[in-house]
Amino acid sequence: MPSTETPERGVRPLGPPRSPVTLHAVARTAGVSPATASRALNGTTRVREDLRARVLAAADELGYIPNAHAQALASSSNNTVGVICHDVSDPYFAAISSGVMRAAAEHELLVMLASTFREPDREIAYVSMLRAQRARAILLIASGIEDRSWERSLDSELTAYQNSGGRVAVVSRHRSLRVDTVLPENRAGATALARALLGLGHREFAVLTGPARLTTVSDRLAGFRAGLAEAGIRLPRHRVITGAFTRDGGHDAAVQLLRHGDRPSCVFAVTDVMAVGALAAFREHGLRVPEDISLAGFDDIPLVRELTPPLTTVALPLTAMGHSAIALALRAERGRRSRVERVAGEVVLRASTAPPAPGG
Amino acid sequence: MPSTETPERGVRPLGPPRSPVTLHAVARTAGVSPATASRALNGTTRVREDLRARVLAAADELGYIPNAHAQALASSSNNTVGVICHDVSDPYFAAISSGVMRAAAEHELLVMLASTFREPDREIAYVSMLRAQRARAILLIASGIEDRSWERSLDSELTAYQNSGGRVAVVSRHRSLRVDTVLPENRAGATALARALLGLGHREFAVLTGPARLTTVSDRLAGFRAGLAEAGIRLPRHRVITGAFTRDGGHDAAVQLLRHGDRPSCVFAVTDVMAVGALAAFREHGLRVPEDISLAGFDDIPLVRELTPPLTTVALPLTAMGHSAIALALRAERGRRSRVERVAGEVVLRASTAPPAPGG
DNA sequence: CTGAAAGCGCTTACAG
DNA sequence: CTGAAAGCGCTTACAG
Repeated sequence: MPSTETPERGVRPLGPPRSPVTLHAVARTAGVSPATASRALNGTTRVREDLRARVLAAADELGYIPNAHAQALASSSNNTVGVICHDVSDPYFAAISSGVMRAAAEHELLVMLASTFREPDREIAYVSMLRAQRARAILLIASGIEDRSWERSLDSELTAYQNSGGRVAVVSRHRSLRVDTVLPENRAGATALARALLGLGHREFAVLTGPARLTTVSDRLAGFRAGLAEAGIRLPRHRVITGAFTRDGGHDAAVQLLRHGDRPSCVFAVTDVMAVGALAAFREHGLRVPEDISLAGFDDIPLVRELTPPLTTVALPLTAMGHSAIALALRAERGRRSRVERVAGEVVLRASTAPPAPGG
Repeated sequence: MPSTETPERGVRPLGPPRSPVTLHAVARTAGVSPATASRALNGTTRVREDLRARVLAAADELGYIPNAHAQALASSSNNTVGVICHDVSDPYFAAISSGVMRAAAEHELLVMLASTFREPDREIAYVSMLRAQRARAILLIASGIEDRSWERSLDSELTAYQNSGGRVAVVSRHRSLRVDTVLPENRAGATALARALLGLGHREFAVLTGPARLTTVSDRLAGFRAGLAEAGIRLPRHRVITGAFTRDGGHDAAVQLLRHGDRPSCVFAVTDVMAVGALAAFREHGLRVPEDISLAGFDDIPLVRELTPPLTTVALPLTAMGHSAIALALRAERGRRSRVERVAGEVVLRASTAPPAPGG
């Protein structure tokens, strides 16, 4: 009898939103006080077994869901952490956040995610919003910018936050912030990479770099330079090309390098993401990697293994770093110095680098 | 005089956490009532200009940050949306979430992100947590699972949430949920892909597929089958290999296909992520793509353009879909049917597919 | 336009 | 162990 069929599917119930069941209601149907109901539900205090059972039954029957805001307000507790990144679709962040999410789940934390879209001011605004949310911790996953006034604003936000009991941890960021830090050894990693590339026989290098104010960039560049210097090799100014800190930035920087008609035998892109763009650019210009030109990156984001050729890089344990950041932030030790957890990078030679061609 | 230098850097102030400044404090130093302070800060009502200025000055001076929990509780408003996904490091999700974050920023919403790690029960648990947070909307970005009892639980959570005024939107998910949906035309897209591949001259196909219970999988598989059927071609059972819905799942499925000694001329992986794994597997087995075997995926995640060869796929506007999901959820229309926004996929032929080798 | 007061939904000393 | 009461920090009718 199709005529009696209720057209429920796809139709939302009418009427005003039913307001959620409160603790009060649960207590009443269980015949106890709200205090007892609260204690039974939270297990904070012993509650007579039969009362406990009645409360639980009532809660279940009424479909009670506690109001987290009321809980946070009353108990001034909170199980939220904030994470601020530049761009959620960047594979570098994706890898780190994977570890963050895992750690958050382990600690039964909810994650509030904010994306700055690479606008520094948004970062400060988000810290402020997360402060308003009384987030238990804030994670900054984004290379810092060396801008005096911006840095000051951020620092004052963070300090105020910390003074009220908030925890802050940053990943891969300027050490000037007085916060717990997971710090990749960018300098050492880049130096090691330089040595490895020198070991392959390269002498003519170029670097595709990001905005100089990004501390990650300057550290890696300096480290690479230092490695070359050990072999008495200098990096001429025209072989350090700056691009945006993105795939397209790497592409454009590579194009610019080639436009000079210049052909170093080996190119180091300061991040894998930029290297991906560079690889595409080389290919578009008919250059074979590594036969015509070697290419190396930094980070070891998962996708570089899928490239042809797979990319030589300095591998960072990105997921573990994300995990560490939360762990660090949660392992509070009042009055302690801010801690720095250094993370070593490991040079991984893959097929994108080879000894320079004899003719090169 | 180095001895007078304060060792501030890296040292956190001592003493107990200073409790944050309250509205009350701001009101008092401004010499007005909390009500007026609230109104001045929020701009909800006209406030005499001089009072307003005093309040703002006081707030600024004291470094006032409102307590979002108190605001949420008092006004029963809330500017948070929840997003539930399987895996934050999956490029498919990354692309979608990019649009989600953009839309969230536009609406001044904070995003609570939850990752299920592909455990269905976690999804239900997170919906419940987001209900407790009184999130304004919940987005489910994850292919649904066809499991009767699980589906029922999820549905009842979501219905209860919606009844209390919450909004739900899902991306790419089973239509059985009574929620707003952004739905890629998986079936039609796969059919169009089949036609295109047939157009290249292929007659021998295999499909690398994910868990059959995932609706996305069954739709794409069915659509592909339908497209082949138009040309009178059937897909033999042994040429439909099931793997996990991941890069490695695609890899393993491809290995399994090759183990049969079977060489279809063209392989369709139901997602790009799986295709990435398949490409690697083919390469490991010495097969050239597309010379020895053609390969196509679905989704057009950004990285497939970086592969060698770049992958033929059915392009979905992933970022726009994420954006739409929020827009849909926020565009409330009470009592309306749940809306479905269909999104067409577009076949993009790239170098990973070519006419079959004459010998094939 | 402004303020006193009630109330949002919980938790937690404080007494029993 | 249990309950009445106060309080968390705001917002918002309700009177002026």
